[in-house]
Amino acid sequence: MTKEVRTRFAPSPTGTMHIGNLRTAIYTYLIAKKDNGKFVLRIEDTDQERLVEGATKIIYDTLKMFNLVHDEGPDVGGPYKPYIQSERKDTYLPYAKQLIEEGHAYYCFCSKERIDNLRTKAEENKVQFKYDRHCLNLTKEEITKKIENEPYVIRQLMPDTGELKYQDDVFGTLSFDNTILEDQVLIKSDGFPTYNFANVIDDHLMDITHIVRGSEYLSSTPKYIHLYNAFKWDVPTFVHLPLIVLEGGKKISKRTGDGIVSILINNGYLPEAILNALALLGWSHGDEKEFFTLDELIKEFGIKGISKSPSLFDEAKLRWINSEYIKNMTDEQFHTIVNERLKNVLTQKLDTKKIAKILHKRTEVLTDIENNVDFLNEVLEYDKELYFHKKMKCDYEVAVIVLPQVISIFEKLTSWDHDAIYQSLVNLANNLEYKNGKVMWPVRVALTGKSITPGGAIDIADILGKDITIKRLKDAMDKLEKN
RNA sequence: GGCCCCUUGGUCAAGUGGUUAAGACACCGCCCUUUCACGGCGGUAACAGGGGUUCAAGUCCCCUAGGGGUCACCA
Repeated sequence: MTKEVRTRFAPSPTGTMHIGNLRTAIYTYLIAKKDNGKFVLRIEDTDQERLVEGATKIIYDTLKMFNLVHDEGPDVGGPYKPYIQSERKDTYLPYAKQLIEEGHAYYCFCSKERIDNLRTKAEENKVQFKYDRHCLNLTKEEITKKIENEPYVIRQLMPDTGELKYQDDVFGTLSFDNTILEDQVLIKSDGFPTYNFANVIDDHLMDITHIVRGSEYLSSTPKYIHLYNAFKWDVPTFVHLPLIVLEGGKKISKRTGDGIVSILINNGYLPEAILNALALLGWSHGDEKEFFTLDELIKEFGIKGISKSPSLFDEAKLRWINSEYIKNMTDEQFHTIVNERLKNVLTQKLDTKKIAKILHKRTEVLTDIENNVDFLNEVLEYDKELYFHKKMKCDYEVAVIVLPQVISIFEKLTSWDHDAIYQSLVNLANNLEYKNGKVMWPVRVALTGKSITPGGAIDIADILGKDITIKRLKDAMDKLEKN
């Protein structure tokens, strides 16, 4: 009987979720779910100075949006509650005291100033700073006395010889020299545990079996293992994830919005597409499949497919994945989205079904929808040079011939639908002995004032309706004649 | 700087001693076409460098270089 797999996503509520956090959440979720395990959300808010209002809500909302449903957490409860570290504040001190009694930790009364001084000196001498254990050999009496009226921290006593080897499921065997380890602080002077301490205690108390986190923790893991060993606790499985970096080695930035999940969403990316793209960033299925739903990922994901090298987040690839998801929507699904997005954009009542149809294959991100149909509301100022098109054999002169005839044909058209409009213009082209495009081009320019539009002349005339179409053609003629 | 990790095309990546070194995105070209897109077809482009081991090395070992991470009373 093997233990149930339990993983935890343990963000600190500092304000934003970026793709690195999200990807960690995804992999953490998958590792639990592929073995029918539990996925736990724990909020690591031991740094009271960095708390950000509303940050926890962002975490909940993001997980929900991506369907990463946690089995236990602050909002849903669970057998290991509470799941917010600040609410667990009292659980840590007894463990620290236990370590003190067993000789693995000690009180330290050194002031911040003294430590800073030592650090500065170490830097000047270009030597690695390590706390000098000034308080290690205080007598019991001294300690009892100081504790009454001086702030203190509790430090972990690190071994200073030997090396520590550990196994990581992604990176393999890692070994570190114990001499580099500092007597790290376990309990801060405000009474809160440090992350370094709380995470070990909580992971153990919550029976976490697989610790999934970014590779930035690779070199602090030895410290945690010494803690597990001091407590004689089982060491969990470590799964360190390669970092995600941005283009040009840029850091994920709140200011530019690069890599921030909510901004990606605002920019028109679908959660399913982001999830898919992130799943593929740092993990490979091994064959050529590249589209995965969450359920498929649960089945096919595996730690063995996680790569060790950092990967660069390429928005172009996300864009492509997003466009594939959009193309795979049914007409109804896509229309619903278009309808919703254009609701407050269109200034006149137009058939959004027809609009959705011309937009569907041309939409990579949702914001393309509103960005590509600005001409529906009105024709923006344009240059008459637009009528010139070499391949269509069209220019200003042609437009002057074509447009008046189109106007009179349209005015006589009794039925206004795609086929009727198309037929009438093709007939005109035939009569003039022009190629179709030579007629279509000036019509589209006149109707939209643009050289590039979703849909062609027919589609747009159809969508605009007879009255607007004829009005725009006349306006275009006025503009041409003013020359 | 010490320590740790990483290194296949511009990007994501297959690859576990014998391959013409996959595939995808991006890019370029052609076709389709009333613009653009979609779609179809094709193309450019990689094992960081140097030593070993081996009949044989992208694959194993060592060195160098480059990149990243980490060295807090942050997480």
